[in-house]
Amino acid sequence: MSATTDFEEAKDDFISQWGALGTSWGISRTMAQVHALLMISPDPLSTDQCMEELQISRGNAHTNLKELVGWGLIKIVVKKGERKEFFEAEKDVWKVFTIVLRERKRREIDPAVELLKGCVDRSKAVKTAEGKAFHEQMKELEEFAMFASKVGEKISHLKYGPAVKFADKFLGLLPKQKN
Amino acid sequence: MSATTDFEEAKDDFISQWGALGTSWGISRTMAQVHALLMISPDPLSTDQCMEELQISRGNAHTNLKELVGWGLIKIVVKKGERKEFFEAEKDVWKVFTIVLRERKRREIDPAVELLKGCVDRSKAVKTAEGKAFHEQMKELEEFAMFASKVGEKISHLKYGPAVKFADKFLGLLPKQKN
DNA sequence: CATTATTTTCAAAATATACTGAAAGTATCC
DNA sequence: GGATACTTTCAGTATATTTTGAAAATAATG
Repeated sequence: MSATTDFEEAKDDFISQWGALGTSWGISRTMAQVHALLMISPDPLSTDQCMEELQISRGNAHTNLKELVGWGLIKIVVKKGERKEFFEAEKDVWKVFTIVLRERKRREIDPAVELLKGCVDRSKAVKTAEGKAFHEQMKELEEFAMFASKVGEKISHLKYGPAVKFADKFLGLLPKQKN
Repeated sequence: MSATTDFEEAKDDFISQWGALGTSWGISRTMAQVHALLMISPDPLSTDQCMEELQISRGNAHTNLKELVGWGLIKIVVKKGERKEFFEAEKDVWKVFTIVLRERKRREIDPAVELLKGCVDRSKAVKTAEGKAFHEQMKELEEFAMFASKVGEKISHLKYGPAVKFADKFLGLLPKQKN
């Protein structure tokens, strides 16, 4: 069994399974696959190359490429003398992480904060025991969600080095680690 | 506009919107709604009460209640003299958070670590430039995913006080905060 | 400005996911 | 052990999401 075969297999595996994982990350399968493909491609790829590699339609490829551009996970590259657009992925793992973190905070946490604030507000004046309990519960949730939002915000703006140091110091992980 | 009306409105809002949010959390809408309902219910509720409140079928209520029990987010309560089961939610916000964190780590991070380990392995021996680049990329991803997994693990076993202190100290959040 | 290359859109089709309701399965009661 | 109360299962249905493919829009070329 040759190293090259293993390698080809690993590439295919990475693309297809990264796609499957995408689903549980709140990202569509194809979007994750396109991202995976570009992450391991030495050169920027065109829409047609993505279609070819992943066996997907033009519309699908197009939509997901543009969505990834919207997230900031890939960018458009124009090659001299070429008319079509090529796409290149951000490969720095920490950058990818912070981008995804920000997006998830925006979609998963911030709306919850809004909802909870409204609930806290509208239960301020209630006098019944049930009402007070509800108010308290909402307050605790809101406080926590707000806290999580701030933590997410801060972390997403940290550089990799400080972030690792930070986690390391407090959590006592990582035997040896570049800073 | 009475306080009671506001309160009723807030309750309904909380349940329905918490459900909608659930979707972006990788939890089904109904499961999140049932959880919301139980979180704000002063007393444990039966399957029939959940069906009634949320206007859902018995099968649906049953499945989601049992799923929530599986997660550890709610528990079964048996009332004296009553034959049916009642369900009661964990209301401590930090506990809810750690439960969800552990589950998401298990479903979102750990499988990625496995995948990446396999890819690192199968690209060890490749000699081409492309192969080496792939190997490096996989190694960086794997290292990061492993790191994230450990952080998740640690945090999920922290108590609320230490967790806040920790975040506060390093991130400089929270003007004043109970410990 | 006509031709060709490329991107964008979107209605219809395919697929994946969630829900219903009724029937089958268990446990409890008398 | 039969009747009753409750729980569980699951095939069929409904809903939501994703994908296709072809047509429309836009941009570049000569």
